[in-house]
Amino acid sequence: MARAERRRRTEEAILAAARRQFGEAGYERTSIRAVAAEAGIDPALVMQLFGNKESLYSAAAALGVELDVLKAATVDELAATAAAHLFAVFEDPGDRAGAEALLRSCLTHPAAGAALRDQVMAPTQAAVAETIGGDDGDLRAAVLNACTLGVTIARYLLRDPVLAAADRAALEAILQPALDAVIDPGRAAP
Amino acid sequence: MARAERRRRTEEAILAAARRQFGEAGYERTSIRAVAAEAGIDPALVMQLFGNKESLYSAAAALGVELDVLKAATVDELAATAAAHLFAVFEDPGDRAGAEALLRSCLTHPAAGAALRDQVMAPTQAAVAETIGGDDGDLRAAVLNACTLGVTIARYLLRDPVLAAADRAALEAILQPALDAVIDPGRAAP
DNA sequence: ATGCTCGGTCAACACGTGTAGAGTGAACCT
DNA sequence: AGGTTCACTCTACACGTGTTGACCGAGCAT
Repeated sequence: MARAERRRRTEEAILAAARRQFGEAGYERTSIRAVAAEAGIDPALVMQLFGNKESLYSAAAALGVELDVLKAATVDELAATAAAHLFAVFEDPGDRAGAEALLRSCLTHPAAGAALRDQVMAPTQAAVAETIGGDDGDLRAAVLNACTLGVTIARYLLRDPVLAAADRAALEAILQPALDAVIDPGRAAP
Repeated sequence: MARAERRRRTEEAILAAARRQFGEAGYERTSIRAVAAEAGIDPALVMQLFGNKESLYSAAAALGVELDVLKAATVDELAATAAAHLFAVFEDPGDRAGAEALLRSCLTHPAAGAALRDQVMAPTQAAVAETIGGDDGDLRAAVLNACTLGVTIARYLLRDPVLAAADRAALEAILQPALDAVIDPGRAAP
């Protein structure tokens, strides 16, 4: 087999195993040995390819926010867009693994917390705050973010029985009016 | 000094140090040696008094929910009561340390996650679902719980700059209508 | 064909961890 | 006052971890 292709495959195998384990058990409880075992290679190879555990984690954990879509939304669409985006990430198996890897450790691993705060929540809030407007737009954006974060965590990470079993439409039907209340799009109207 | 009193004090010193460190760094990154050092005693004494690390954590991590207050609330009071309770816990320095110790590790430590789910969220949801009523009362209660959890985590654990800096009244003013939208107290009215 | 590159393995180190057991000296009981 | 209890310390073990450097053999260029 070609060398380049072979390398790409094992690199991806390592990343997939890493995402799965980081996402399921968190940073601390995931060992390089276990990741290597799942990927079917030697632990030392992980080091050679990714440098150290921290870098492996950085490469594995990722939560992509589609800022463009969010920025394009009007005040009235905001709640629906935010809710839809949340589910979109967690229904795509590819995106989901990385997102879980990030969220799982966001409270216990400093780098994960910082990444979530600075690269996910802050930009989102900035975008949302702008379309919300008003002098408490920042705060409303932050609360909106916190609520979607809470639902995500409870449903996908904590696996609250009720929330995990609920279907997407029912959940959206309840969540969306709540997010709209946070945004309060009518507060500037006459 | 009296022996009993002395013991009580060191036990409390250990617990205080444990709560602080578990709450700040999480279960895995907190070592018995570090807790003992902060309490000014020998690591082995922690083992003698608490058995093992897991038991120490159980003794230190606690999030008390006042179910009676919650159950006594009417549908219209529910949102305000839930929000008020959230802040009450995190403003009492005594309660807060234990609550942080639980929440910090709820995503990465299985026992913490189970405790939060079974001993905090489930009873709360049951109580809230009953006063909400309707056939989707469970789901609404779960969403309400998830939102308050999200705000709590973002403000006190993740320390989102905007949320952490916001004052309680402003936050409540935004959060409460949102929770009310989740509850939707008017949906049965004519 | 030959010499180099590089994906991959093996064995080992250094370290921090949770935990166990023997020991000590002051507070307690009688 | 003397024997016992008990809070407390010291030392050490066993283990899993991240990480390293030497080594091997198939793919590549010439």
